[in-house]
Amino acid sequence: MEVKKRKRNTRQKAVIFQVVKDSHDHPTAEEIYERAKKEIPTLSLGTVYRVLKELASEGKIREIIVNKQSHFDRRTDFHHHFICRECGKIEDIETPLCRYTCRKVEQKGYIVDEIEYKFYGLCSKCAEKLDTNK
Amino acid sequence: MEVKKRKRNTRQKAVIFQVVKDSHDHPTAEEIYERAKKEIPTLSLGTVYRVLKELASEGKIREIIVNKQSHFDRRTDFHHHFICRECGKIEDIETPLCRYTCRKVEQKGYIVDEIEYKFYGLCSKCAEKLDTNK
DNA sequence: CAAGTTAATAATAACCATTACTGTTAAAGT
DNA sequence: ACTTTAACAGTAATGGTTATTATTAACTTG
Ligand SMILES: [Mn+2]
Ligand SMILES: [Mn+2]
Ligand SMILES: [Zn+2]
Ligand SMILES: [Zn+2]
Repeated sequence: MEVKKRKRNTRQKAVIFQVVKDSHDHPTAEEIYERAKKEIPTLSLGTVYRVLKELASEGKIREIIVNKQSHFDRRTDFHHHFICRECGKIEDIETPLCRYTCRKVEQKGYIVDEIEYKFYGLCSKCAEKLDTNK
Repeated sequence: MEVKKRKRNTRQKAVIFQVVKDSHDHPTAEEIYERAKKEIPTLSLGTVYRVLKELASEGKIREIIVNKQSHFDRRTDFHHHFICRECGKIEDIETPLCRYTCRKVEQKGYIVDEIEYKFYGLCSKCAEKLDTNK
């Protein structure tokens, strides 16, 4: 009863993937849409959402949610994020995995398949700006 | 020029606060609404949202966002969460603050005002269930 | 390579958690 | 009690995302 669907390689998917890979700023679907439209002016936002979800589930990119909005990350390796409350910038943070915590969770019989650390605050630029205005 | 607004103590706010304080399960606004309606049948969902936001900004409860949806936490002390992908349960995790990471961020001139760790996976119950079905 | 098949697309509507608006109610000060 | 106005109930609007559908184009087959 298994119907195998062969996947097609579309220009849309290739361009959207390339846009994310070329982005160093964790863009939203809308931002990716705007950038990809330069290449394919007829591109549809719905396609962008669908392809991004697909790429993420294939493990080729990562989805990161900030303030209830999806952003996309060209990096798929283990790292975390600092989010500036002032300018909204999302920056990568390299952090060693907290083995102590993982062991504790695993002792309860839980299976952890993803760990996410987020740090909120002010980036140096915004911290400085707010300091001088005071 | 300062116009001071005196706050009023309403039954709505008292009941909503009590519902959260009595909840051990990180309920959503909708769930809090359902529970509070037992006490105040005419309660409005909009009021629940507004009061929850107010209570959170007063530091009396905490908001925790999972899958782009707000949940509310009776606890306001430093702790983190495990989210089961199967049953959706949100469980508290006690974890020591990762000083190493914080120092690293602070060295960049950043100011961190909130740290959030989330662990996703399967709780023991769901892990067991999925194992026997296989 | 032309014709046929159907996965993926563009365009658009629907969804749903949350927020904004508006006329009414009631908490607190006098 | 009377007044003031913060907070309320009810409802409409918002916005990011997902679903639907007719059309297009990537791949298969002859
Ligand atoms: Mn990143
Ligand atoms: Mn908690
Ligand atoms: Zn900043
Ligand atoms: Zn579970």
